[in-house]
Amino acid sequence: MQRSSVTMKDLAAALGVSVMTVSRAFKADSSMNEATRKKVLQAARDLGYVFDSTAANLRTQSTNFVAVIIPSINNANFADTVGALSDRLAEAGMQVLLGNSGYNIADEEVLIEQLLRRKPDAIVVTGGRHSDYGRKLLAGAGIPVIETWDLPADPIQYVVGFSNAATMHALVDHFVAKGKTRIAFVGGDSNADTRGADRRKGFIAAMKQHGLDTARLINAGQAPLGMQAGARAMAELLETMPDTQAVIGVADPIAFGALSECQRRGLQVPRDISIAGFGAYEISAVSHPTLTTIDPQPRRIGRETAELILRLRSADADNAPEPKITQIDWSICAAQSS
Amino acid sequence: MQRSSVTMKDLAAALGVSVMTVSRAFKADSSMNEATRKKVLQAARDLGYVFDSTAANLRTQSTNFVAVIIPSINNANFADTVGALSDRLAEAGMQVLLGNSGYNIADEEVLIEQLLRRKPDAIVVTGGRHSDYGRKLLAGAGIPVIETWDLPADPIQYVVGFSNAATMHALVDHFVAKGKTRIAFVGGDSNADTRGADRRKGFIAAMKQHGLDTARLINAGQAPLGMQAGARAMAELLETMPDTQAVIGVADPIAFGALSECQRRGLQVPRDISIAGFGAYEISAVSHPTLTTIDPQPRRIGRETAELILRLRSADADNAPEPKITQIDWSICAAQSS
DNA sequence: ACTCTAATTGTTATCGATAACATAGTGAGT
DNA sequence: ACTCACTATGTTATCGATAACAATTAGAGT
Repeated sequence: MQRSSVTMKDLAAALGVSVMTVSRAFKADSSMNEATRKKVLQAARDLGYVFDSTAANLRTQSTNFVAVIIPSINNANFADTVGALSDRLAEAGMQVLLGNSGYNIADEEVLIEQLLRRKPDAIVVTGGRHSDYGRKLLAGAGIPVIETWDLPADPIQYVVGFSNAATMHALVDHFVAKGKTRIAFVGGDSNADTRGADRRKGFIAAMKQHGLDTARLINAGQAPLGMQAGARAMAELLETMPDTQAVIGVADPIAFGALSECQRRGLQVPRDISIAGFGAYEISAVSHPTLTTIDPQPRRIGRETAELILRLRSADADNAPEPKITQIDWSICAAQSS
Repeated sequence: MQRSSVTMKDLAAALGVSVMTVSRAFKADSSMNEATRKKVLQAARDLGYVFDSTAANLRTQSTNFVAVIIPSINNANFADTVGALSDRLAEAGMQVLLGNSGYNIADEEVLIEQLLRRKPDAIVVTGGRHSDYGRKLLAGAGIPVIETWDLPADPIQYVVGFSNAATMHALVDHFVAKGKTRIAFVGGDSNADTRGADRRKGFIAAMKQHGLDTARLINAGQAPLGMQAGARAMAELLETMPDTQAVIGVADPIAFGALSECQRRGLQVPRDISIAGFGAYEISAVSHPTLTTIDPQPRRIGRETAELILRLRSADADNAPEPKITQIDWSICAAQSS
């Protein structure tokens, strides 16, 4: 029950071949006698040999790891992105090394440092805002760096994302087209969730563009915001500005919390008040009534990121200009009658 | 922009000390002159040195990785467990290497094999059912193996979990106490999600114990099951057995989907029909009406697993009997008036 | 039989950090 | 001044696989 001490050396000795032959047997693309390979693989199974990638990692200077930092694992949007990224990378034999920053730039910096020690072949971060030192670490890591879920003004290297602000323009336009003018936005503290902050900025800009009052901003607290926070925020909104006609939640859980609070108070949605969110969480389509939302295609972000990494990996060092920015399309999913 | 080629050797040369001195500077607990350590760390920062754990991993035969396999990352319960596990391990400088089995035992086997190649210091799996070869790999890995979210009849080594079947007893008892007798269960294909299958078994056993009809079983399809599947299953149930008085969903998303379908059909919950789920997802407390559910303390599972791993790590090889089974308490959260 | 090419297997050095042991330096106590 | 204990640093060998190159073997062509 000791840590498996069977090495290639042991296999080689057992079979009377050199260690190199054993090594080759495990590399699918190396040319060798198929009969010998079979013998090696059989012996490996018999002796309970487990390939030791720590040794291979050191020698080959590549780990087949991709480091991924997300603000929270408990967020269906990020989980979708990581899932899609991970699935695609797994097909190429690569694995994801995940870190949660907890919506915190200082924690992200620590994570970046820790993850880089593991010598990943690429690093994927969420958003375009980082600590100065974090940014420096990323830029100097010597591996592909991909910022996602955002369109940073000053990208480090590669970007796979979209404009969070633009999505809010679309929602405001949607509500204005329906004749709503008193529209509120429920979001979190802006310094934590920068994508949320961008959405709030987009909301304000869109409202101004329509000549509408931008005073209906509710701060629901610190990210991560859940349904409960949405419900509380809605309660506050209904107390202070009961004539509000529409509410945009920074994400669907907040929007659903708001919806549930309306229901508890006997308000009819969308007759009395309209509600929209962000993220196309499953609940937006299942709740009764359904929620208007933005579908940012989280799985698409993950898959495109994976494809980019795989292309960069197979590219020669020099001929890898690539489009640096991959924009992901998003779409508005209107509730049946919001 | 090449992969950072600064090594301890470079630092040592730059400072005129030996590599060993540099190495010691990075190990907090090694005794050395604090002034020298400061100089080394400063030089590291200046030269952009990044510690290379691939080398340390090989030499020390330990990676500070914990491999964790969950059925789906897009499941708030598992995400909570992984989050808590990861947070606690991070405090001890360890990291989680995550794999998704997709509720599939064959895929799990492949994952076990891949993850063990990385030489994790421990491996955590979800549930107690594995392929024969997967089980053999786990048993022979020579590292702590922890099965979670279940109480396997034949544990490999350690277990941190609870009886899924027992939770369903509690729900059935709850409904029976309220005078319900025509109770349905909505679950998925039993061979994929074994915890879901255990809950179904628990449901059937409890119903039989109360002398009730166990025919109201709806198969909502292949795991992972979402809210949509719950809504569809509810529709089917209402068509085929409209006199059903209570419905138990194998997890909260199914239960909420069922609730939403009732609302679409104008049924009053819980007046016309009661609904319960499992998992204490946030939605069970926020939906209107709220859902009766079971709180299996997913974060607790993660934390206890982490603590166990840390205890095993610091224990000597021999004196580590430990309680092999850690049972996690769960509780029933009754809706206001279900 | 003889050369030549291609397929197969072997040898050696190495990736970068660290355990284990060795050595130099420092100061207290007598 | 001398020993002892202790701190700080250096030396050497090593973890296990693999790149690069070397050597051997087998079969084809003449």
